Amino acid sequence: MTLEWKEDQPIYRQLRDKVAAQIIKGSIKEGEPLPSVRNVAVDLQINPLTASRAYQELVDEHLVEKKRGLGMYVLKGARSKLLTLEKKKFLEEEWPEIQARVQALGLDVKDLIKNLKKK
Amino acid sequence: MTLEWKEDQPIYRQLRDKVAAQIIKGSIKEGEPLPSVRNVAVDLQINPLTASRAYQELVDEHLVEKKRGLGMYVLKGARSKLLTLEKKKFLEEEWPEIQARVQALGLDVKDLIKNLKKK
Amino acid sequence: MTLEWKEDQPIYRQLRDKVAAQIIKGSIKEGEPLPSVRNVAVDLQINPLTASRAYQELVDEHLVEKKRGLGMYVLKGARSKLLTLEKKKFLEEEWPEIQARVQALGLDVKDLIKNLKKK
Amino acid sequence: MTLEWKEDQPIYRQLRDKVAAQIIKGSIKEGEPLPSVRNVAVDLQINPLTASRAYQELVDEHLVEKKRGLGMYVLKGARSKLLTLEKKKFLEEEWPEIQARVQALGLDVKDLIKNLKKK
DNA sequence: GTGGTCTAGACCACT
DNA sequence: GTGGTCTAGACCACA
Repeated sequence: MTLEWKEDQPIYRQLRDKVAAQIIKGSIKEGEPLPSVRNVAVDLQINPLTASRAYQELVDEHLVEKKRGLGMYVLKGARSKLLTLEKKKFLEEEWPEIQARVQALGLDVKDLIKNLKKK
Repeated sequence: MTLEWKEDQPIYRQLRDKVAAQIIKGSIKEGEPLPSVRNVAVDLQINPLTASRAYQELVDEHLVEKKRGLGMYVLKGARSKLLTLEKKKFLEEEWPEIQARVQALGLDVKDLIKNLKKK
Repeated sequence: MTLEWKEDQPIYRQLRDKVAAQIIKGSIKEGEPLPSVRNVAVDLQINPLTASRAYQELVDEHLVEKKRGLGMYVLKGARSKLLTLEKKKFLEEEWPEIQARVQALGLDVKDLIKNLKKK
Repeated sequence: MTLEWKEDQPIYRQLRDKVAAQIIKGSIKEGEPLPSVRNVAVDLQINPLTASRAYQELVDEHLVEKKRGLGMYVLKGARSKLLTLEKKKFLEEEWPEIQARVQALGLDVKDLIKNLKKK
């Protein structure tokens, strides 16, 4: 479905994030296999090597394991590990920048909340 | 002061953002000239061509005008134009993603905003 | 073939015009890739960066798209877009000036036509 | 009156062309002085050095002479010389390019010329 | 393989 | 003084 990728980030990273989000959300459960590199490449119209690189990232993060001849499987504990990791990253790295940006633009908390409700 | 650049973005874009921030903040006023390409290059320890690219971005965005043989000048209306532009970009593009991310991580948006307020 | 460049215009702009002319002429078709930056640089004896700037112009004009890691591709509709654009530019901007110039010089229509046939 | 200059040509050349056009048109007659560098610079909001350079071009073309302490005077024969020169330049250099451009765009040269006639 | 970025240094045109 | 252009060459990220 997702045929468009953002310009400002490599596709393999966006795919990694997408899979990570699915693990957090629970649509891919621990112990279950990821869709095969080949399938995902066809589905998303990307180069298999690109898909492979995205999966490799997850392996490097010890969230997923490669079973030779079988595919990639989500490791036990991957979900909570991911949650902790991403929360930390968000709060320590991203949120401070967002704060700075909001203030530089003179945005009001009310604006943000209003926008929040709209959605 | 700024001798360090982030890895995830080209220097010329970071410099563009820096100058834009100075215009918003008012430390460079409308009608005034930007520091010369050469000067900024020396100050920030970058190549003049890199600085030039940053400035060119601002020209392309109609925030700055080139006066031949004289230098680059901030256009009238640049500040409000920038503010509007960046606010819109933030609220329409970035904020929704932040919200989604916060929710996916199970964080409470309102707590974050309150946190923002205090600061 | 083209090893010479005019003095009064930057090479990257002349190359942009050359590629645009090829798109109009149809020798590069929509959906097809442009010759790679490196190849064109070698062929035309110019620096890759110069070639790259020419291509970037076409991207900025939404005539060509970048496929990451693959190359630059002519967009659908680029040809007609170019034709419309250039025709308009010629008729609205260039032709009136030519007319004014012809009249100021007291040139006769016959002269122009004669010159036309010669060619 | 003319406060705007084209981007694609140096101001001094545009001014030279403007004065040349006035000589052809007869609004500055042979034997008469050009407006002083200082005046023209103030009128047109340009740097006196730029105006001076434009005038120097005319001197170099032997169309104008510098009378020390008095100013610049249009030489006898300047008008016809200019006319010949510019006609030649137009027919030999500019017109062929215009033709090529018109054909590349699929426009009909004769229609344009007819159009020219009427006007 | 593709393009992107950056550097160092040269030369030029304009004001 | 200003910015613009070009080169040669390096290194990187992406597919």
